[in-house]
Amino acid sequence: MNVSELAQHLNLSPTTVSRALSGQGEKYRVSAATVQRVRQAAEKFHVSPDPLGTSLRSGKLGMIGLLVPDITNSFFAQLARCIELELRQHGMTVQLCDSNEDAAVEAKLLQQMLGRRLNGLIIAPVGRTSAEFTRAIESSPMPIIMLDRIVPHLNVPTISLDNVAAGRLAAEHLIKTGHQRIGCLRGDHESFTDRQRFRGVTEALADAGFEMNSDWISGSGYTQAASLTGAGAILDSDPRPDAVIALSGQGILGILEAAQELRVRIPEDVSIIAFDEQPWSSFANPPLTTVSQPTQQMAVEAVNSLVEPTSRPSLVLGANIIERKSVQLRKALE
Amino acid sequence: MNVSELAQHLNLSPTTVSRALSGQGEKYRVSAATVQRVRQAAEKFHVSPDPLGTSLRSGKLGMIGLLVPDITNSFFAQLARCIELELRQHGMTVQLCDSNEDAAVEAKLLQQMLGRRLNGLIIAPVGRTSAEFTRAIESSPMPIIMLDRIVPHLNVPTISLDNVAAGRLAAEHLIKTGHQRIGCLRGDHESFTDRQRFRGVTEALADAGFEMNSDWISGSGYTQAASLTGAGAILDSDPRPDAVIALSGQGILGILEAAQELRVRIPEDVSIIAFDEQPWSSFANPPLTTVSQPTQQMAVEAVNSLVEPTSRPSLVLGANIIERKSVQLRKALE
DNA sequence: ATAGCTTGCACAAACGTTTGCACAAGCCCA
DNA sequence: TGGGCTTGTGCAAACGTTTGTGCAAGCTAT
Repeated sequence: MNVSELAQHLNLSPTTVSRALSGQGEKYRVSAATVQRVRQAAEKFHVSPDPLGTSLRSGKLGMIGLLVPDITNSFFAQLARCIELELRQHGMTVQLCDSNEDAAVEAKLLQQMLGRRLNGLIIAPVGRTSAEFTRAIESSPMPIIMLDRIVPHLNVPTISLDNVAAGRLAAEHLIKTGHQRIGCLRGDHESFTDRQRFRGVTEALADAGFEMNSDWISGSGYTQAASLTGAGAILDSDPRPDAVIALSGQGILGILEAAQELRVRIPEDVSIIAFDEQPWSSFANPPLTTVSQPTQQMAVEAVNSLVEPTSRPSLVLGANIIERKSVQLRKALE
Repeated sequence: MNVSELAQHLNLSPTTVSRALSGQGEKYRVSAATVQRVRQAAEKFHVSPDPLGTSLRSGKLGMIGLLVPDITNSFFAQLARCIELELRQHGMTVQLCDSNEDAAVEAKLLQQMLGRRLNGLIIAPVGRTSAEFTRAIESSPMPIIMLDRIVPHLNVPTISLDNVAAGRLAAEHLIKTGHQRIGCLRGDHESFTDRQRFRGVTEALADAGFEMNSDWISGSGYTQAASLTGAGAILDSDPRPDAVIALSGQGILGILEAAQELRVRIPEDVSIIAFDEQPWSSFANPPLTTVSQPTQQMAVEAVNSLVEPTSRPSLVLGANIIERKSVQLRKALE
């Protein structure tokens, strides 16, 4: 039953019913008795305003779009869950889009979402920025916030790690534990996040007086295939690194698979430190020491920045190392 | 720019523009020249019909709702990705809801989604069926399809494993590999799926002449906490089972954690076979032999049954065992 | 030349809500 | 008794699209 139909049933106008239901009764001087009557009838017949009508009238869908590169990646799944939960508190719903780590698909999806009357957009981009993508984002009047693999210098608030610090953190942990030949499985080199993390690693290495061997640097994207071949190249190099940093959550799967194929032992042959904490990190073989991001905080901040009308500055967060068994002590600390 | 505004710009009526854009030009005898002109202008100004208007007019949102118990569970994440991709081919989008394995939340979310003008609903229920939930589902005119933890005897098409066969499959694999004391970490006992899988296990055990020790049966839900305490109870029992079947994808995490705490070795002390293949199954310690579901098939069938106007019968699919290292041979096969 | 047919397009209503404004009834006070 | 004020409600428009129907202009044929 409609608001209009309910109104008819009560011998009232849709106007009055709408006002009674929306709590605007006082403002428009609907009598308390009428409000009561409407509310009760609405309850009885399970009537509430049709969201479509409301949306059309208000021009907003009451929904925010969530665009992720891979919902199968546990990091984004956790993000998605937190975001959905948080938005629900604000009476909003979530449209999910998965670009499958494909920048072209991402651009197309973005266009589509911008065309719908969403209240806002939370984007965790694939990181590879096409002109089409940035233009679409910059020229859009829709509130947007970017997460994780942000693209910089865009006029859009962002929430991300201090990625160079996080890269440093990982590298310094390996240096402190006595590693000398430190490799790095990168994600997409065009991604700002990947570059920043990598920069953190190289800076830490330079500070320690290490040289980087380009054989130990590989990886050309966030897909499973790219991770596997990249990891294979690193682990098959000669000399082999004594430690590898996986700069992405996907990367660790590639390293583990390549290590299995090439029969290199972790951590005896090479230590591993992986970005992104996963539910199974402690049950991997060996349990993984990881660089963990404050997922939940990212989610609630993202939602708040879209929901609250206040100014929304960009946010930079810190990462933590969770130590487990995939890093072996190669010589005494200090 | 609107369809209406574009029409004004072209000195046409919104009617004609709409028909030209929607491809109904022939049917309504819009001249080919006009169609051309409209199409070009629409392209030029990036005009396409506002989905809100279309939705209001058609009464459909062009969107299907996806309700899962836990998007963080890799099984549901894979499902979600396939579903979203598949729906996109049909020009539809996805609203994501995560009930966090909470039946009450699920019922509330279901109500909300039924109130919106969605084109359909894909539900992977928590499995614990409240009267509220079933009533809402049965009385809804909205196309609905249920996946995975289906609730039976509901007038709704379902897609699921042949769960008793899958339970049998797991148990028989353990029996064949010489296990005698087979335990079972269950999910929610009220869930039909859990009961069916468990029935398959007990039947296989009975056929083999084994008795079930109730100390070896535990688990009271799909949450992380329930899995952990359930697994702890099983692994701490005396005598300890020589094999445990995890009836859910979440369960395996509980078993691995409990085994770690209690220092029971897998598979030397107890073999493990886990439902649901995960991206990391082969990298766990030890690599997990799993009962794998045809996720992608479930997704495309679900979408098809909502999109195609044909009759939508329920579907029962088969499971496979993927053998790895978490099951130890206790004596000769046969 | 007129009846009838085809062609090309526009009118208006409908989907369901919200909101500025106006209107009617009742009351108070002069 | 009538002017002003308060109180409670309804009117109509607007959001943007789609579609059945109607209408005018041009053409054909008798």
